[in-house]
Amino acid sequence: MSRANAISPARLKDAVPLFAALGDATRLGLLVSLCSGGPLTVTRLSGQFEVSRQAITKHLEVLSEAGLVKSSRQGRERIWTFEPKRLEDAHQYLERLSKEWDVSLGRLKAFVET
Amino acid sequence: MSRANAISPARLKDAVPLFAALGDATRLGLLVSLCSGGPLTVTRLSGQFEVSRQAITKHLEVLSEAGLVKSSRQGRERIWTFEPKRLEDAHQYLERLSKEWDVSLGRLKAFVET
DNA sequence: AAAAAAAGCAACCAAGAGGTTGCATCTGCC
DNA sequence: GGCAGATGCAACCTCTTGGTTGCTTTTTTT
Repeated sequence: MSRANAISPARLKDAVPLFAALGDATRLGLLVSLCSGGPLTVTRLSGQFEVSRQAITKHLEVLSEAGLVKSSRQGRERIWTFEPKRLEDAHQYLERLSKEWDVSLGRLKAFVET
Repeated sequence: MSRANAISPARLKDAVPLFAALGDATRLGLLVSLCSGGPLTVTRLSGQFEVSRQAITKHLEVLSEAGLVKSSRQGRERIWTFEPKRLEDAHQYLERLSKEWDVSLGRLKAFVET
């Protein structure tokens, strides 16, 4: 009954910064802004929150390293855009977990019925 | 074109601790253990990780407050079990975000084509 | 050319997170 | 009763995180 874990350590390692990036109120807010309000600059974004522009910059960097946003320079301003791909990744990790759980339930059921 | 945000602040507030709980390597590992290996005790779980039993206890408490696990006393030991419901919640938050993004893309497309 | 807008950089700070050790408490069993 | 296993509780420590302020650099605009 022992078998390889369906969720490899490598996958876990990739999932951690992704979920961690989502686990902050300001950053979630930023994501919502970017994905419903379209691409925006840092100064524009920081107008919507209670914290300083520099704080927002740091949050955007965290989101960026997690792959959830990307930025591009345009003249004197930097435009930040939402990156939907990584959201799909996060979704898959959750999917994998709940699938694992279902399998586990199935095993238990089979065991009980034997 | 302005309209109420599809992702309410209340929902965001609930999502934060959920994602934050998932954003740690040890906690993700615990979840994997619990959902593929079935209900386990703290001491049993801490055997699978490099950190102390107390550290694991703290992590389980975080997971518990996020609603991702629950525990019950059985004699002198406490059994921790995976709670799949909250995973579904997390899934829905992600879904909402990507839906919001799609809507936003739709608006942009409509605007360009006008 | 000078002023203003946008962003970048760096130092610093307080609070929280993750971890540890040590000891107390509860429960099952001989 | 008394021992051993499992957990609970509390103090403590260190590093990270989220935030700040102040100053510089780059690019527009007038």
